[in-house]
Amino acid sequence: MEYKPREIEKKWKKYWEDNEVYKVSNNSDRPKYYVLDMFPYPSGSGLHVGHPLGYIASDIFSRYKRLKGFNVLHPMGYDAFGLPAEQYAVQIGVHPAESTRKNINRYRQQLDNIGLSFDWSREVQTCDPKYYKWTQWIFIQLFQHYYCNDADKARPITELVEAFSKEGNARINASTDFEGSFSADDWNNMSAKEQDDVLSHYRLAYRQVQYVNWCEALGTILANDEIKDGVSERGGHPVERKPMVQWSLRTTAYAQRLLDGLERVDWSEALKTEQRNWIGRSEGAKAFFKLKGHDEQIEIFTTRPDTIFGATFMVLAPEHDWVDMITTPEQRAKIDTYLDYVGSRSELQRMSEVKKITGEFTGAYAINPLTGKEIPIWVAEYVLKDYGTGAIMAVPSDDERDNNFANHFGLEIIPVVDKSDYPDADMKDKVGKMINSGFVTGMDVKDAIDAVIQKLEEDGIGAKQINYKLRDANFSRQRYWGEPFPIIFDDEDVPHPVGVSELPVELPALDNFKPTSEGKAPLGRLEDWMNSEQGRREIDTMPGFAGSSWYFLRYMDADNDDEFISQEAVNYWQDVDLYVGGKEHAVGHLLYSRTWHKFFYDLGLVPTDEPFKKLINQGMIGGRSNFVYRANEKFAEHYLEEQLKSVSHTFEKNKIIGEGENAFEVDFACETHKVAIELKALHRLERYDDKHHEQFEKLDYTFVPIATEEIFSHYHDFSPIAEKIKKATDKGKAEPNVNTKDTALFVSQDMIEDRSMVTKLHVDVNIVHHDFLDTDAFEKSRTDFRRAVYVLNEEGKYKCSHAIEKMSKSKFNVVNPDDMVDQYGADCFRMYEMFLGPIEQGKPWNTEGINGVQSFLKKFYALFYDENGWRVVDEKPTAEELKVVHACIKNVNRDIERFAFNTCVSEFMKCTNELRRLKSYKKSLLQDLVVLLAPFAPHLCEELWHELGHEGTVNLATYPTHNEDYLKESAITYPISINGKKRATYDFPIDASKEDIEKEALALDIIQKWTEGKTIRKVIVVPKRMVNIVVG
RNA sequence: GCCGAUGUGGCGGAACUGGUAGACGCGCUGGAUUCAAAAUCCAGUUCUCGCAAGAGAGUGGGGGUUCGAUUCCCCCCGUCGGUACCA
Repeated sequence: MEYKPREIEKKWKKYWEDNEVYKVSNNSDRPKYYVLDMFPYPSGSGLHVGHPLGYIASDIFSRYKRLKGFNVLHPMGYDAFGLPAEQYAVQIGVHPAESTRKNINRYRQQLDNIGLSFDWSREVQTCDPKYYKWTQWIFIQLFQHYYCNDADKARPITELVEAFSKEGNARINASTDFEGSFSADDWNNMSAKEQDDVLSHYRLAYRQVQYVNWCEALGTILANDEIKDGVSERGGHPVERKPMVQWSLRTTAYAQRLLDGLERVDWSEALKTEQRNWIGRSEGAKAFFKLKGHDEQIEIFTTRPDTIFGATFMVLAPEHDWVDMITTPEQRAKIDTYLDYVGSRSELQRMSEVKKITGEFTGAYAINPLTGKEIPIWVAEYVLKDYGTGAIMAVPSDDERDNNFANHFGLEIIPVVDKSDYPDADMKDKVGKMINSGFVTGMDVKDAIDAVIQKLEEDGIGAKQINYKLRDANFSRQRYWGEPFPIIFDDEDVPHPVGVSELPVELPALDNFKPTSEGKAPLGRLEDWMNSEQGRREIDTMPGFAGSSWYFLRYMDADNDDEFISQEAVNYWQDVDLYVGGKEHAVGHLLYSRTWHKFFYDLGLVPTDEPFKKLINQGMIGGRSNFVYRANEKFAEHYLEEQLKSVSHTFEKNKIIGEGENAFEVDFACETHKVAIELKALHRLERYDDKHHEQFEKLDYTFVPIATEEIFSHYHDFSPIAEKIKKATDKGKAEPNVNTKDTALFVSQDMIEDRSMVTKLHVDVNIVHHDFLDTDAFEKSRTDFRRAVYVLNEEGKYKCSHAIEKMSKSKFNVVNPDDMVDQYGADCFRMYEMFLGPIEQGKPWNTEGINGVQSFLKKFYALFYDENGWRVVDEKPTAEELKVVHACIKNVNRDIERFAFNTCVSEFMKCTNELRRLKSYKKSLLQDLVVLLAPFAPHLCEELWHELGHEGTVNLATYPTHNEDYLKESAITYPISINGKKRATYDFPIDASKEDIEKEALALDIIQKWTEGKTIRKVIVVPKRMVNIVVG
């Protein structure tokens, strides 16, 4: 009987759905296991074969774990708010809610098609009010907490308020950017507005004026991880720095814990390093520099306090608050010019011109606290407002940028570190002996760092400090399609959270998604909504990462309307055991989720402080693009030139005819016969009218217009064109043949003589087989290819070239999983995706290979059925059969555990081939194999499981375990090497002694031949492994 | 520049703890079946030389450790990804 995947798969998909086979309970005696796929954003283009790689892997693992006796949570949902839907709405006019719904339906269809074992009853969509009610609730929690450094966790803001009212802020050790101090009296005398301003410097969700990445084209600000190479990641639009009042999350409070947590998770080292770099911890010191003629001091951060004696100038970021204050009247104009220049520079310019040295002197001086010397204060772009304090002490002797700057502007350089003992060290290496450095002169750099910090602390002008590159996350978007903030401002602009009972604050209906005329967010168009009874609503919305930072928790208890998740649910499921997804979320999503999770942990809402125990990044699947080569005008010209030679006329190329003012150049002309040929694309020749003919007539020439299309059309037989020229010579007139419109000539890749005569074009990979073009399909694919003419190779085929590129529509290399499932079945598609290679590696997709997996499935099926029907027999298996099957069980088990799904597929193939060879169709063996294969090919195995006489789903069968006894060999084939080079193999009994093996090996004829006349220096026998004979 | 991956036949890839390099599959070659094709089945397929037996080379390149290295160490090169005035 024939294997018919389409029938089988349809049948069992329905069975699974009808019987709610994948529904998971929160109450189970089984141990829990949580397998999660990264939240997909349902884009309009649907899934291509690269997307399901991770889903299939996680599905196999989920099914495997289920068979191993775990209660497995394997949910799916959608990150449904976001920019693309809104962009689409602005461009096409479809409401984001509608396009999102449509895209989600398509995704669901595609996912279902693959036979994934999701518990869809737990589906979440971030744009669903039932879901974002809790996103808003979480935001309120963030708003109502601050980070206490003493407790090293988030604490309620009410505690802080109480402390302020009792003793001011003197003893508060919190994560804050608040400067200055106040007493209890000060606090109690503040107005509500003033108190709120202070508190906003402590809240974990707060508002402040920030320099943000403003993207004019998208009409919104972007987070750092939404920008690539200075332009927006989506759309590639320019981004500029702009000050705006924004909601922010104080993620920096968690920097150290985010770093520490990485030690406890099972992620790839590469990914952890990427996060570490993003967090960017650096140890150093802060120090205060007095200003000449001012009372204030400027705070700087340095990782090299040891070099302070070499600090010969100071540099402030252009945006530094004090630039204006310290600039002297004489320098005012120059500074203003410089600031204008900086403001005019886009992010892209700033990034691409890093090497450009710019800056300006403020006229002010600071006092180096250890040398007492006055040092000039400069403003320069290379100092960033957001890092450290936005001010540096510049040490041109030991910092490359400071050095370049000093050289450029002629500033003083004092060497302070003698590195002569470290010839390989460069400037930034912290090694050497201090020179010219007061009390630290002679010390090692490392000691000097400590000594200087100690001195700064003693003098009360500095302290040890740790700095992070990580910045507080921007949480406002000037967009419509996102979660509204549950915030209302009172008359004094003090924000108040909406009462929990009033959640969710639903996103109101809107049909115009452009910013308002004042450049405010789209919700600002809804005056009624914005100006509520309680006050003015926040009209910005939350960013994409709001909803996606906690979705994995919601799956545990997706329908709960009373809590964001119940304690029972979260205490049962705990955290994600296996998280599978793309590497693009390395610093964005994964960092935000971890931060939120730690916050929940602080509040006692979740039992773990890291959400994702093990993480696997699936590699990108590249598209295999195919190319055809279309002959261009140069090709036609060359061809015509060659052909004209064979015609009797004596044509000259690029010939000038006529004289003086009337002279002009034609492509080909024959003086004897007075024929002039113009070779042009048809549409250009069609513009020629009678005037052209007349022009030639005046010179007594016959004008023959020939279209490149004509040339291509008659490529294989030039005679019609020769005829045409001849005729024109007689009759004095010729027209281009309009019937050749849309004729193009395509040259087989292996027939190309000159690359410049052809244009390389992407061709749809679905009409190319083994790199040979299906010319019929090709001609139907585009109207301008309908009259294609080919230069075929010797075998009469059109060969395409190929390349591996990113899969995208524009490259015609997109392969749709639906088509694969349609042609080969979901089981085959699943297994082929896995068979391609290691899950974490990038690899190219090549549909040609899939028939290997298809024929495996046919062969496997044929173990159960022959042409007469069911062939399985209930007989006792032989030792050999048992060995084959149990080796397979052992290896598949081992390989799944190490996420090597590709080799699992190989094992199945090997086993099936062996059983075929043995003509073994025995029930007990096949039954084990069916369960073993079920995670990979669930439809087929469900079918066979029932055919084997079982009730209920194969998903709940018991996973087979191998018996080591069956795998024992009686003899082992040893490789026998001479000097490490294999020369023979020989079977020795399993229990042969070292001595026997050595003796017998040396006695072998082949070995005798190799050792003849040589001294045997050593014989190495590794039992059960190999023999190596060293001769000399 | 810095950080991280990675490099094995024509192609995707395999090789568990240093022990028969190229499993499994694609493709290709030859054969069987067929009127023919598809499908299927059998055999072969790292490269070089050789009719063959066989010999030599071989896991990006160069060195090293070892009886033995795709695997461990050092240096270099290519490809891919991340990041970039981070004080």
